Amino acid sequence: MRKADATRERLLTEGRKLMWMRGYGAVSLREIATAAGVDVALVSRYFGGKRGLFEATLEGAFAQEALNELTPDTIVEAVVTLFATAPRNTDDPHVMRLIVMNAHDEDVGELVRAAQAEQFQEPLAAMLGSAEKAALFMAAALGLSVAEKSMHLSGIAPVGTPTYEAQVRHMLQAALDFSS
Amino acid sequence: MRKADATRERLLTEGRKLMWMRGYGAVSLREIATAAGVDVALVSRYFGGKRGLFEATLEGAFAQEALNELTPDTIVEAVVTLFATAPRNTDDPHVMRLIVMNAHDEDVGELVRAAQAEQFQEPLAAMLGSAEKAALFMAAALGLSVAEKSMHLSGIAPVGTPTYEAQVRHMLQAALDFSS
DNA sequence: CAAGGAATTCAACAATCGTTGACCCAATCA
DNA sequence: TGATTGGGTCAACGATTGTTGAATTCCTTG
Repeated sequence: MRKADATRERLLTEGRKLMWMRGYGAVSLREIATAAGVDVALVSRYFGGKRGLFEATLEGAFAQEALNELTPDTIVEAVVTLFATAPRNTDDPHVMRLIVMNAHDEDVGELVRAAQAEQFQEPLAAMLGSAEKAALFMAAALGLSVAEKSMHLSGIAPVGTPTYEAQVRHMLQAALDFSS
Repeated sequence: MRKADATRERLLTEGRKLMWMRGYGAVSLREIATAAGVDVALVSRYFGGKRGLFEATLEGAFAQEALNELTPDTIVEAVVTLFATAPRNTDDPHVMRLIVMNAHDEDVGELVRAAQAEQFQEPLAAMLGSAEKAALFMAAALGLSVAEKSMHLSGIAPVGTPTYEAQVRHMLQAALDFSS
């Protein structure tokens, strides 16, 4: 029974990596199973199916505990750091990619949006004292995620440069400065 | 030969509607053909395949002629209007949805990003006199598109309200105010 | 060693996908 | 009228997908 938990974990890790970064619909169970070094059948056996595996990857996806330690004064720099480091490391599943790739999926989009709202948007709104500011902050972060690839290939503000960080900081701060 | 052009047009219209709004991978050729009232085989016949049909929908997707009539002073309000009207009408294909749904697709993502860069980003950069401002402007617009559904279902600034328009205007203006 | 249960693999399934070539219908032209 | 061509349908293909139940290996226990 101990061995089963280990492979269950491997499937979860590989599934998160592949599904978050390339999209739920674009990844097959056989691909995930191969990456985990086991047979396809184990996915349905342990998680009840493809959707079940994806749903399992959403547990604690937004690392709420880390979010709780932030304040309105430190959140901008925290997200700037998040953007400056993780996004280009495709082996490290990035929560912004999760949303960009799957928030509008026909099968699991609703799960993603619900997780985002509960795990991120609501705590952020409470911290900022404004649901609108939280929504705008999220929109700014998401927009930068979506546009990142285009900005990178067109040679504009490639990720990792000070210019890019300045842009991210500017847009995030603008969201917080919004007053209805 | 004239009749063929008419059905070709119908396939193009229905294909754009479905593929733009629901995503390239989520829509089948049979679905598009049924919506157009013809057989599936005609897609491969007229467009050389699924990818060919999608590529055909990208021609003039960004309505450059309308873009050329805008100025740095009017573009914000133009995009605000675009956001306030079209996005919720699923029958009317929206260019922001095209990007959000397909810019990261494994099969056609590169086509979408290339079309966006050539048809929108570059003219916009020329108009604004800054590639960085254009990229940020695009990021702000995209972020609002991605976040829209989440904002709507969480009851925050539903589309069509003055509050939502104020948010859109604020984020777009912030992108233009960026100075490196 | 033998037995039994857990862990995993294997083989096959039904469904769906894009694509292709043969076939059919209607309009045109000699 | 009869032949021809463009426009369209039909049926089938190979490939891939998620899922399932039986078979098999592995490991622990008696």
